[in-house]
Amino acid sequence: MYTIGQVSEMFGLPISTLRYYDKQGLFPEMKRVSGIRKFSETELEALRVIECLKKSGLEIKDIKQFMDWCVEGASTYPQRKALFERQRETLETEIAHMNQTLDMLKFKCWYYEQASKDGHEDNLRAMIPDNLPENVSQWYENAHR
Amino acid sequence: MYTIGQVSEMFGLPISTLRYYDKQGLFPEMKRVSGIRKFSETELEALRVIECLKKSGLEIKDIKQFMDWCVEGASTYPQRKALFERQRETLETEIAHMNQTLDMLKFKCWYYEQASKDGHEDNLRAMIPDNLPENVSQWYENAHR
DNA sequence: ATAATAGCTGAACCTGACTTCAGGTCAATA
DNA sequence: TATTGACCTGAAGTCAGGTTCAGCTATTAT
Repeated sequence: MYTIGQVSEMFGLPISTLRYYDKQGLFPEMKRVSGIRKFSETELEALRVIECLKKSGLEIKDIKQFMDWCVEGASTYPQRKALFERQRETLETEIAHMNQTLDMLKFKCWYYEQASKDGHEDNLRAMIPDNLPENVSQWYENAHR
Repeated sequence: MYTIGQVSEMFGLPISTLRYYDKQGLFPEMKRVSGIRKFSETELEALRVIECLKKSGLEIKDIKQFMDWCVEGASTYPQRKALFERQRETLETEIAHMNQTLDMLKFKCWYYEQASKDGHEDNLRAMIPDNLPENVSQWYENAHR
């Protein structure tokens, strides 16, 4: 059993955020001792799931829905499974976009490295889009796909 | 040369968003004909960069800074290069976190698949964390690292 | 006994990124 | 000529996800 301060330390989250999550109903099972929140392993795992679902793009109110399903019991396994499968797809798509974005950043790093060396962008403008070096061309095309 | 409506179509962005970006100074070179915005290739490339920098976690005001550097000319190549290198690192870290999150989602998909089959979580609770199947164990450990 | 420390509350406030609104311009078609 | 459609403006509104505030309580240290 942990206090809110300990959990704040463990997860690197402000205490105010933990209280906010609680108020939004993300810890439906949490116990209190004379008014003071007691975080158990259940709540720590909830927090891990919260961070995971948040990163996959879910809003707080939908995370609350998930927590409510957990309380409701075995009858909601299908919904919970479907949720994670949706979020898995979402995140896979998101990661693909991120990698495309990363290629754009790599291209721009190369671009400004050249520009810095040359002191101008004239050579570069002549190379785009058909006379770029092999790897750079890959980044460029992927980013502009 | 494109109108705001055409650009909105091309990029799938609301017109209001394009006007907002303009007001924030993200198209410092944009021309107008009797008050009406004319988007040229410069602005289209600016938009690509905006989407890219936004995805890498930059705020609008920092993107404006970059656009201002572009107007300032060759003397700001080093700043621009440094910016893209920072954002590249940021995004690489971000993608690594995303992949960890993805492993958590994969684990949860497996978990609720089992739970659905079994009708309860008793078996699962007995398996965690040391008696999980090989691949599942990888997801679990990576997610809880 | 008292004071510092960590916890509690509801309500108000904040921030970034848009979006909506009310009212106006302008060019082309009916 | 009048109406339609696409553009324009500044100002106000919205929304999610917190954060801050003022005032209160409970436990531990001196």
